[in-house]
Amino acid sequence: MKPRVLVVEDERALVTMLRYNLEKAGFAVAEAFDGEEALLRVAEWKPDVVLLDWMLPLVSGLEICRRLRRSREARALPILFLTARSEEMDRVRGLDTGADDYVTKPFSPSELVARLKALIRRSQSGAGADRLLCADVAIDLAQHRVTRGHRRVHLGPTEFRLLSHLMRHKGRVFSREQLLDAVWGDDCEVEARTVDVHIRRLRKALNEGGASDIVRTVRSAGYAIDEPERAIPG
Amino acid sequence: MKPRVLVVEDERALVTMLRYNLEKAGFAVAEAFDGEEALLRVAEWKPDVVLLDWMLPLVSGLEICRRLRRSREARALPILFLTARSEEMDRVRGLDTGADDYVTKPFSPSELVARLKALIRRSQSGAGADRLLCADVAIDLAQHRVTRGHRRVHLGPTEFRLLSHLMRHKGRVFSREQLLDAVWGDDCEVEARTVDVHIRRLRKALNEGGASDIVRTVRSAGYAIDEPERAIPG
DNA sequence: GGCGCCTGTCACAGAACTGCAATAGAAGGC
DNA sequence: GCCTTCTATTGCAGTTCTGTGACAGGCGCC
Repeated sequence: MKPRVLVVEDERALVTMLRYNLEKAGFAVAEAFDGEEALLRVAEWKPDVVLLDWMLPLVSGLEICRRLRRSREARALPILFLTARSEEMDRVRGLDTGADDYVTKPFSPSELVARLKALIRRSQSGAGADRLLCADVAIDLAQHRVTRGHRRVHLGPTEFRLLSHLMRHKGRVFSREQLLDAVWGDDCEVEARTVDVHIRRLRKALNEGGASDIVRTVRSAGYAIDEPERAIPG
Repeated sequence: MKPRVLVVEDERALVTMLRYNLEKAGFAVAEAFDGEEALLRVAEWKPDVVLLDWMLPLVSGLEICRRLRRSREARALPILFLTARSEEMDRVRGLDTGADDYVTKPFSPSELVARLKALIRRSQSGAGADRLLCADVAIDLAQHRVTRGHRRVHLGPTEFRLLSHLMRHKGRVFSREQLLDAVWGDDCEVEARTVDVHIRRLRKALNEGGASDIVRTVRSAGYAIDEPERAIPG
């Protein structure tokens, strides 16, 4: 079956060009010209990947992205951003928008196709492992279990999600705001400092029994979970 | 291009079975029957992921894993352990092996494939382009981490931003005022001389342990970071 | 209701970082 | 050599950020 890509873009000429290239590359293509339409199409047409313009009328691409990430069925839907230039690219990269990849205009059609395919391949290769490892800490997502070495670790729901998120992106530093978005949900209204408290509870639970701390604090930046003492992987 | 998996396993029958299943699942497969061969194959064939038996003749799986982690190119190579039963699984988990995941025998081929794909996906999405290199100094922006050679370097937030900025524009000289604008922010009200102090702190942190200085002072102009010892020809 | 568990907030203590100023040192012009 | 100009280094005090313990409210359960 052909992979289905939803193109969300308000510039008609660009849409025509994209449709031509994507169909030539073996995709089934659907179009949406603004954010509202995009959300509708996602719900009814169930694309495998969304190609999303950053600048859209009515609702911005970023907002669409957020809404998709919040919805239950579309949470894992791969999203590729189309951005106008590097300045905006920085924003896509800098903010944790939940985008999976981005391409800056102008772009080559073949590059675009390659990236779309890569995204689809990535997303279809299993909905992620149900197990995460880091040093001697293991999470079994299916069983909702955490162990440190041989010891069972008991975590509250929030600490569990926090740990999962940090371990899913091992090494990466998340700001308190990013963590609130990812772990508490995009629209929660919670003090940023509350993250500290949960980090503390997480540390306390993990380090009980004198184990070393795998949670790294990065001053004025946030928190990360590290594989201990491996230099930057390259 | 097909993802490449290196199977390291001494039991021939198992290798045959694995090859059959993995190729059916779209992997390119290479084999190694002991540790030495494995290391060779990694170096020459550059697999995307290694499937490593825990029990191997001559050199144990654990040892291979360690050596791979120590080498520069294979440091980030995802490794999936094959272990005989839960007792060994505990060791994989308990020791700080550097394994990314493990599967216990007997296993279902589809589970194995799913985990391999998950590992590859994770490692490809994680290997961000958010790195800056200069000589033996590396910055990983996502991880907020700096290394010099194999040593981790701790920097305060300001020094981190300063180094990032200088390395993003390798070789270029910035005046104190330019650095204040770029690193401290457009409208900050800080003495220009303060830049000196942070440059000092940066140098001190980077050169700890007697490394050569990569920060260049340009009298009456400012500072720059250079790729070392490439003399201007002519 | 009483109980245990989880959560968000606050206040305080302590650690880390920052900017400045004073002094010492280096580079260049004459 | 001498003077001027610019940079390096250091100590310190103020500020900012994080760690931690305590506490009250919410929720489900018995």
